[in-house]
Amino acid sequence: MPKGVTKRRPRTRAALLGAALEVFAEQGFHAATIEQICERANYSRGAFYSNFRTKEELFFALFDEHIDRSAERMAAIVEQVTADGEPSVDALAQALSRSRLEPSERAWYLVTTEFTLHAIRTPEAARKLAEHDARARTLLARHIEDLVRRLGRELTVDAEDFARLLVAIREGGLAQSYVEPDRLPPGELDRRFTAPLLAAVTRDASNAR
Amino acid sequence: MPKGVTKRRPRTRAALLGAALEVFAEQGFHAATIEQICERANYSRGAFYSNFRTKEELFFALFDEHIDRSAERMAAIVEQVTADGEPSVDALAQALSRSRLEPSERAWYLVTTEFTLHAIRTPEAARKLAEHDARARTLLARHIEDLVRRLGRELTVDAEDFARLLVAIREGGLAQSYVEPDRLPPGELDRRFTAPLLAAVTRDASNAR
DNA sequence: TGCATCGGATACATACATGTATCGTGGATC
DNA sequence: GATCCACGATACATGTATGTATCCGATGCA
Repeated sequence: MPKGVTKRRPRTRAALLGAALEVFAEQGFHAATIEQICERANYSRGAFYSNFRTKEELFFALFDEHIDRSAERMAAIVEQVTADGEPSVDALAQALSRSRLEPSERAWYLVTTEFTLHAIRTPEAARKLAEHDARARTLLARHIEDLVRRLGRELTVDAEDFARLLVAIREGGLAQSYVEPDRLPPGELDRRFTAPLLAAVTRDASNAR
Repeated sequence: MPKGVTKRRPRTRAALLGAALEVFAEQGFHAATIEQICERANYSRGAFYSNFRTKEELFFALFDEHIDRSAERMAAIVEQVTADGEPSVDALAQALSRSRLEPSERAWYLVTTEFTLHAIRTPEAARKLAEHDARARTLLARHIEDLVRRLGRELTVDAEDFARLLVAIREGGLAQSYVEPDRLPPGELDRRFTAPLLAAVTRDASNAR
């Protein structure tokens, strides 16, 4: 913490960020008003302007927090799956989809999707998002390669491309799930298709090409 | 056209809808202002309020237009592919991904994604969206079943579920493509993975279970 | 405990989008 | 070609979010 910064500052900052996540999830970024966020956090707009200069800045800060969170989570998943002795495709699929069941996950989905839309319209944001996505994807790709190797098989497609596919299924599947939660539980597509999919893009390692 | 309605009305209405698509794509729904839309269409706000009551109403009208468009397109794809004598998985994948290359496609993607976010937050909109998605999905599922049968194979998974997977890949893939267009051309994931995927979830029809 | 500074609250000025009410012009019907 | 009405333009009133300037209380340090 920088010099001359008291310890209540990080607390109110965190409160504002938490409130912002909820309000953005409920209303969307543009519809959400600074006052609503402050109200939810039990602070005045003075507190807001003392911590952030604009709503955008808050939005970016929120996304940064998500990046950290998501990196930690991905690492935890990888560690957990690799630690469980016997490597298995199902274990990966389970872990990936299970990580989507937390209550706040829906809120994060809404916020990050809105950030994605923002990024598509704004080159600068797109770079930032692409960079983050690339890191997460590479982590996933490495793990898949590792898993495949341990299963005595080998990929017939680029690992990064396959990771892109898994990410697409996850995001696209969540969209469908959240639109009709009782027809398609979150993570269902991943659970059902990851294994056959992986089987389809690998072959027995002993086979010659 | 209802009695007492002159013919310039549908023209200005269409102009407003077209302008709205562009402005919504550029700014997003909430950031877009009614005045910007009118400006783009070369009309005054008076024209707007004469045709629509709120920005939401315009938004819904735009989405309805998309529904029609998309139904026509899906029908055209199915017809085209089935007409081309030899049935093939690649032909389907090609047709599906090719349909994503029109210039206005990006704008529609942005608008419909925003509508999806709106639907996730609003039960009424969710019902409407779900109904539309279900129709499109069923159409796709029927065609897949037909294609699979013609190839002398049979599905090992529910056709609707598989259609859900394809839709997820398409939407999720487009998100990635529009964030980094030069790293992943729109439709690339579909093109690359539809065939192996279909192979993975079917088996030779002559095989006993 | 007293002092200096940080952090948050309050109040006000401003900008801006919205909606409505009214007016004028172009199109349809005779 | 004249009349009437639909349609769009213009002007104005209003609500509301934003940002800033100032004030007061809390926190940390000597």
